[in-house]
Amino acid sequence: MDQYRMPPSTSAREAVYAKLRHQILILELPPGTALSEKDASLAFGVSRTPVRESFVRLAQEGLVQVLPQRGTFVSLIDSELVEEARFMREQLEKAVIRLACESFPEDRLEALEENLREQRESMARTDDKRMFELDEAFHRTIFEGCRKLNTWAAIQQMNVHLNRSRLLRLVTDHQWSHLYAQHEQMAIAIRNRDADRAERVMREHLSLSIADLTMLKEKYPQYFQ
Amino acid sequence: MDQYRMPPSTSAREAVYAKLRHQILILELPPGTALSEKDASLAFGVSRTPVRESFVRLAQEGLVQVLPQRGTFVSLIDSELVEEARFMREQLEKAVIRLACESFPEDRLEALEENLREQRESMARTDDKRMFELDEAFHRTIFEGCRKLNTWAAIQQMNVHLNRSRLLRLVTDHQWSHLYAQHEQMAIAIRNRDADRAERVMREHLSLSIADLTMLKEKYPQYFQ
DNA sequence: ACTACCATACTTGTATGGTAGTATGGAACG
DNA sequence: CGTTCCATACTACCATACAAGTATGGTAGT
Repeated sequence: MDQYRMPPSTSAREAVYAKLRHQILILELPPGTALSEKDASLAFGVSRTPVRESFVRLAQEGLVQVLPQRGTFVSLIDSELVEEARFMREQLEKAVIRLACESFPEDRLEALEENLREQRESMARTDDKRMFELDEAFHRTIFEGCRKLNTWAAIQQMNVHLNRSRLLRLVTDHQWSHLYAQHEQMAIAIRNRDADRAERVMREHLSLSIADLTMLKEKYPQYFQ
Repeated sequence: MDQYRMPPSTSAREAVYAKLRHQILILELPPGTALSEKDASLAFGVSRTPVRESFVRLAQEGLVQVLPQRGTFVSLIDSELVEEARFMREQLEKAVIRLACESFPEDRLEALEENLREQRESMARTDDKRMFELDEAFHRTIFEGCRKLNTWAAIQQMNVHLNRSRLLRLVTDHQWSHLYAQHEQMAIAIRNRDADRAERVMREHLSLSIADLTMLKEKYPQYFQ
């Protein structure tokens, strides 16, 4: 809950942690992958200590599972955890977008609209990675405008599993155009202070952007518990 | 996000972490207290390594702040973080208690009522510590009945600051009788499947049990940022 | 008296060696 | 051929030593 205003100094531990976390989240290290203090320390050119401490942090986030004297593995995706993360995110995002419809700074609203422009460009280029980033940024901006950035950070922390399955879903079948249309409607609803509509669109949006897992479980059974 | 089904083995790291966490949460180690890897390692009779790894975990939860080459300190209470934690908790608890009014297993409802009995006893004994535990258990049971235990765990994780201020408030002026009455109404609402009433009571309950911070800031200024 | 400096005693960060528990593959045996 | 046992090569866990940055108190110089 604190990794945002860390000293910019890139301690070895911080560097290793950030790198591993990123690799896990983008499935470059797929669920089930065996890690090892020794291998990672060799790969990063540091000693085992900072690697170990990175593993401790990742384990607390649920990104890896440490089995004493056996090994450390990238966590499999836990369906129950994914479903609850979706639930939490839905409740919090619905509440926040209602707040946004009461009061929202103009410059953040413009940021949303600028984001939408970028989404259109990225869609034209079929740049999935960028679209994923813009999606995240769009939601983040809503929280920012409501002064609820810590809430967004908490969501990020509990959404590590959720994000992996979202990514799986999106690389499987793209449906950016629909998601974009919903983003657009949200921005309009905020501008028009139409809380009910905003909440409804958000609910639909999240249930759409979040895969139903049964399909993914069939396609990538080895990634799930 | 994973400390629920850890191996029961109490590794040195786990023991140190659990002890420090508890001491911080009950304000036995008040905000601002200077910790030290060396001192802690002596106190626990282990080497610096497991202590250090505990600090890493606590730092990630925001319970301590590690300043390289300067020291490690129990985090001060951040008002903004407390307010957002309250917001998150309110949204999630309202949503969950609505779920509970749709469907709730009979044995969990009985657990709630048994909990209420214990609350009456503890109140008679003015056993604040026990009341605090029962309060937590009551809410936890609601999540359990809705099969949302991971959500409860996430709340626990982000509520570390919130809990400290709640504890401050409760040791300052006890108001258990009012809180108890609300718990009782919640159980009744769940039994009667009265979602609107349940949500309303929950909202009032949380805004009551969660201190307004201005008073606490005046009384314990050294604990706040 | 005041200031600048520096030795010293802290702090956390990193590296490394030893320990104990676990998985694995091959050999010996039924 | 199948099963049991054991040596071996892993693993994470912990202790310890060293490195590097920081706060502090005393001292010398002005």
